Amino acid sequence: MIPERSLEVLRAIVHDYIETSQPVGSKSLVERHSFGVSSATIRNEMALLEDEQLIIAPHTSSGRVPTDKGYRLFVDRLGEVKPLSLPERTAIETFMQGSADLDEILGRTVRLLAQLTNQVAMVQYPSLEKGHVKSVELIKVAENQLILLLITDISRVQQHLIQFASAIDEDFVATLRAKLIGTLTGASLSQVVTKLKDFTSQFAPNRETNVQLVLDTLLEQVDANRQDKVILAGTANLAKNEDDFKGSISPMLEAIEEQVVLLRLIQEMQSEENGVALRIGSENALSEFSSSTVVMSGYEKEGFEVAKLGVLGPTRMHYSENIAAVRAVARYLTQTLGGL
Amino acid sequence: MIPERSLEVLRAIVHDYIETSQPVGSKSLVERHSFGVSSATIRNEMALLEDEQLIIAPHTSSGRVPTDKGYRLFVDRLGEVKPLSLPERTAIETFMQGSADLDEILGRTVRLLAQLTNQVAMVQYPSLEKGHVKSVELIKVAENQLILLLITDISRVQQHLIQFASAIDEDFVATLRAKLIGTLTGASLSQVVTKLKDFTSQFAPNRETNVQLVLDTLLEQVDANRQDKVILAGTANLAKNEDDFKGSISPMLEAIEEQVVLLRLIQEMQSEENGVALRIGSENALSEFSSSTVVMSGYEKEGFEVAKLGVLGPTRMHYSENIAAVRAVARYLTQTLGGL
DNA sequence: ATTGGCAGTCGTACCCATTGAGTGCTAACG
DNA sequence: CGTTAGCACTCAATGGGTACGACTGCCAAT
Repeated sequence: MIPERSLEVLRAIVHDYIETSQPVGSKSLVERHSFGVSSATIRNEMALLEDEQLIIAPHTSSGRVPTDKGYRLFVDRLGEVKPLSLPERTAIETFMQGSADLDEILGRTVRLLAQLTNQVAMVQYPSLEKGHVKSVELIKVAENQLILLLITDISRVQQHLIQFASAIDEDFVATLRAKLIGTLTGASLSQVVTKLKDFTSQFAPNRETNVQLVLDTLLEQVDANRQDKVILAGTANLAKNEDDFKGSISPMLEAIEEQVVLLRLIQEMQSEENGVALRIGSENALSEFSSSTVVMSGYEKEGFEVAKLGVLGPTRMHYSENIAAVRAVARYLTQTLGGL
Repeated sequence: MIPERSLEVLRAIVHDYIETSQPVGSKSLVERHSFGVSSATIRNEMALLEDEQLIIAPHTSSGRVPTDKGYRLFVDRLGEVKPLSLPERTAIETFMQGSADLDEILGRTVRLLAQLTNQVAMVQYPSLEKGHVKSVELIKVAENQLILLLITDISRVQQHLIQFASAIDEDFVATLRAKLIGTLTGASLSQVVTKLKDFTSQFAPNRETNVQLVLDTLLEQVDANRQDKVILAGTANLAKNEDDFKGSISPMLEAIEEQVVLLRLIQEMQSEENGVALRIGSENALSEFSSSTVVMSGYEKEGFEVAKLGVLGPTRMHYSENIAAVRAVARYLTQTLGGL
């Protein structure tokens, strides 16, 4: 429905605006790109694009700027994804090398992504929910203290200290551990609650309080991690791009510092056809991000998407490059996790 | 050496400047404070203070602004520490309530401090260095994987996954664990290296590679944590106070995001007489922070200072309040840790 | 459909005069 | 001798006025 050349003009406008950060006018457009037509013709095209709300003029006598809708059309129809450059590829390889620990891997990943894109990078921890119990451990560290370990198959170990009212004996700990392992090993985390239903009744009444305490901690741990964790890097890039954000960046910093908010933002982004999800400007549910774009992709462990990662930046960002980077890093992370 | 009234004037200037963020002139000074003298006299005093480099005029015909040296004199000699308000006290109490886990306690602490001061808050994790080994655990999670746990008396549990080339048998794990516990329990962390010196020789030659792998991981863990960890909150406050920082805030965000830099900053701050250490503006070693003030205090576990916490803000900050808040939060944290 | 031309709009930059807060100095005062 | 009033001076900030220039939108010609 929208003629081919109009789309070309839109692409050129988005491109130039991203380059120069200045509203782009018809004249500079014909200079920088070789359309075979004069600026007057381009002006007609631009008037058309403005009718479609794809571009807008900040004030009467200035060039045009893409709207959120314009960017959306750009990424959906016009922006081919640029493959990463060779130095970028090697950067990824070296960055990810020699990590064994999940914390370390994700930490490196998020910094890598921030560096690659010059934006704020986010990596969500794998959801415990989607994992299975590999083992449970109870370790006595003091007369009345145990450490509870929950080991899952997504390389994530949860630990928590349990404080008892009175001293506890080794035998009790040993049987409790054995029974927990017997009951839970192999169970998916969502099954844990039901599996533990009648667990307490296996014990003598005088043990029950202590057993219950352990169970509560265990369940709390499973539950507390339903709302997962996100790590950040490159928040300094927000300040660098400050001019591109309409208001102050302070509410944005507040929002991304608040795990709950950030998780909600991430949660509701479902990947689209090409494996990457975008929210451009006002498409974001939160008003703080109405001049930001979020680019997210899922990453996998053993064939299942366990969490997401991505970047957040101004709507005026290098879409092709950032989408490519997010996708590539997600793939590398999937690959790295597969090796564990 | 500096006459009493001059100091009064300095105090008033600092006070008014912090309030209004405008250079303060002699006239407004006599209006807002009841010196018994005229503005002309104050002008003479101010000329004196300027000779002493305690205040400076941004340009010829404007009021004066405190220099770093001026702030320093202010906090050292003139600023009485304001006790916290009642609502603040109760805020601390409720905020800290019901935490058991170290991660959670420190997480809450740092957010509390950020909220109380409206600055960037930092809390350093207790240094492993200063702790003692409570126990070591080895847990088999797969045919060729162990989790190594290092449990110390500062409520910090270190965990690390060890990947072996081939399968390992339970017996081996059990004896290794027993020997490790025997050798290390009670040792201070700095002793660990020497204690493990001839450890490998206790084992059959064909075991040695695997034993060594475990030991390496263990030592790496002790070592990696020599350079501890710092958590942050309230970075949004940087953006809020942006005008107070001379340059852009982006290099500052970069610096505080970089653990290494931040740790060096914290490390070299030794508490002064009143239990709080300050670095004002150019007193900071790093040029990024040349218009920032850092307020730090140590907190204790079992009578020993295990780490530091504090805030970072513009040199134009509410010194009395912030010093009071940092000190109070450090005390509360010490108290909370004592209860574990 | 495309183009050149032209009037009209508006933001930006610049100049310039005015204002006012604040200083430093000096001479007078108690 | 400290204090004060008075005064000349400085300089950032403000606002009006003007010229400039980058655009657009439209119209008539191609």
